Amino acid sequence: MTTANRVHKQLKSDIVTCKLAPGRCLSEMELAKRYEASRTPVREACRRLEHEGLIEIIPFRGYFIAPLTVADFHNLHELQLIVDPAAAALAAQRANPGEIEAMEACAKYEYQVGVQDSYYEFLQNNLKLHVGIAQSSCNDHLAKVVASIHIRLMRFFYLGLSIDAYGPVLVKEHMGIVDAIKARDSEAARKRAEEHVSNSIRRSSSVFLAATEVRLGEPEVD
Amino acid sequence: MTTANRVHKQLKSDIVTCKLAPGRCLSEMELAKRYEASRTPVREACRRLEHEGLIEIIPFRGYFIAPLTVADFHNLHELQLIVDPAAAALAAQRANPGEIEAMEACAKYEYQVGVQDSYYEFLQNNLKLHVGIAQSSCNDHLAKVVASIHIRLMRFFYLGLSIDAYGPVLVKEHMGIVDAIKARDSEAARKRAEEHVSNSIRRSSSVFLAATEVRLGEPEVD
DNA sequence: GCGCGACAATAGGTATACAGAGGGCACATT
DNA sequence: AATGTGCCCTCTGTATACCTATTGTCGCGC
Repeated sequence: MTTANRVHKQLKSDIVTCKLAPGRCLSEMELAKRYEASRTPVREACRRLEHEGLIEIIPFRGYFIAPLTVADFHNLHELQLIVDPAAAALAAQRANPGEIEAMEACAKYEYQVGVQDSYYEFLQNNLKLHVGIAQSSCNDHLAKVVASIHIRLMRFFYLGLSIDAYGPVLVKEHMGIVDAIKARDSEAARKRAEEHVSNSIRRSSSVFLAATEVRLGEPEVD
Repeated sequence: MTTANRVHKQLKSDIVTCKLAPGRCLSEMELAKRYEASRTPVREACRRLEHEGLIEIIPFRGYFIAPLTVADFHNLHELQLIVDPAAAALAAQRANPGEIEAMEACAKYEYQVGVQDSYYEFLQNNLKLHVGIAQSSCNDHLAKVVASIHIRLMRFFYLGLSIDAYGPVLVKEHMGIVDAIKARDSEAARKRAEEHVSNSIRRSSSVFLAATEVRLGEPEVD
C-alpha cells in the first residue's frame, strides 16, 4: 500500500462520513499534516477524489470538500433510478450463488432506531448490497457507475438526512430484490429495484426538503 | 491552462485516436519527453486517465495504454443501452433551443466512405451529439457517465472497426432522435435512441468479431 | 471619500533530488 | 548444462525546493 493510496482511503472515508464538513476549505499542507504525508501523495489523493466528485479543486485557490446541493441529490437519484434497476435485472441473470449469499447477508441488516452506530453499520451494508448487486451483473463499467453514485449519496445519508423509522420497510424492500435475483426473475428484480429507489427518494425528500441548500453547501467558518 | 491539463488533453487525444496503440507500455520519462514536461504533471495526467479507463497503472511497474477487449466492448455497449435512451428521454423534456440546434448540426454530418479524415470528423461529431443529448438532460452526473462511455468506445471506432458504408443510415437514425427531442416526445426519443444503440451494436459486432481479442490487447513489441 | 494600481503574502503548480521496490542478468554451484 | 541466488540497474513513489498565479491590502491620486 503506497502512501497515496492510504491518504486517499482515509480522506475518502472522512469525507463520506462527513467528518470533514461539506464546503470546508482545506490546504495541501493542512491535509499533509493531518495524514502525516508530504504534499505529493496528498495531491494525488485529492486529484482522485476530485474525479470521484468528493472534492473540488480551484486552481491557485484551494481545495474544498464538495458541497451537498439539492440539485446533486436529485440528479444522483435520477441516475440511480436509471442504472440500479438495470443492474438488478442483469444480476438476476448472472449472479453466482456466492454473490447472492453475500447480498442476503447485507440485505437483512436492520438498524436500531436511535442508535447512531447501528445506522452507520446499516449504511455500510446498504452500500455493499447495492454495489454487490451491480457487480453481479458481470459488467464492471456498470458496477463502477453504481458504486460512484452510491458513494456520493452516502454523504447525504451520513448527515442524518434519512434517519427515520423506516428500518423494517427497507429490509423488506431489500430482501424483495434479492429474492427476485435468487429466483432468476429478471423483470421482478428490475421492478423491485425501481420501486425501492423511488420509495427511497420519496422517503428522503420529505426530510431533505426541510434542510436548506444554503446550510449544506455553506463553507465552514472554522 | 496548466501543464498537467495540457498533457492530459494531448495524451487523451493520442490514446483515443489510437496514435498510441492499446497495450503499449510507456514510462513517465518517455511521456515527459514526448509532451515536453517534467514527471509531475505527466503523473497527474496519467492518474486522471487511469480513472477514465484509458491507462492502466501497475505500481512500481509501469504505465500501459489500456487494452481493448471484447468484454469491454460488450460491457460498454450494454451500459450505453441503459443510459443513452434515458438521457434522450430526459433531453426531450428539458433541452433548450440552442442545444437542439447544436444537436442537429452534429447529427447531419455524414462521412464519405473511404475518406479517413471525414470518418474521424464524423466520430467527433458523433461524440458531440451523444454527449450533447446527455447534457441537455440537465443532469451533470448522467452526462458524465454518457461521455465516459463514449470516449472509451471511440477507441474501438478509431481502430477502424466500424468503418463501413453505413453513413446514410446513421444520419437517419441520429436525425430521428433529434427530431423526437425537438418534438418534445420523450418516449419516441427513448425508443429511437435505444434502437440506434442496438443497431450500432449489431453493425459493429459483425466487423468486430473478425478481430481477435489477442490482436487488440497485445502489448506492442516496439 | 472613492477608486485604481502595485506589492506582498499565500498556496497551488512544477521541477528535481532521493529512496526503495522489482526485474533481469550474470555468476556460481550442483 | 541448468537452476538458483545475489547484485545491479531502472523506474516508480516520495519529499522538498522553487516558480507562478491569485487575491487581498495598502497607498496614492483623483
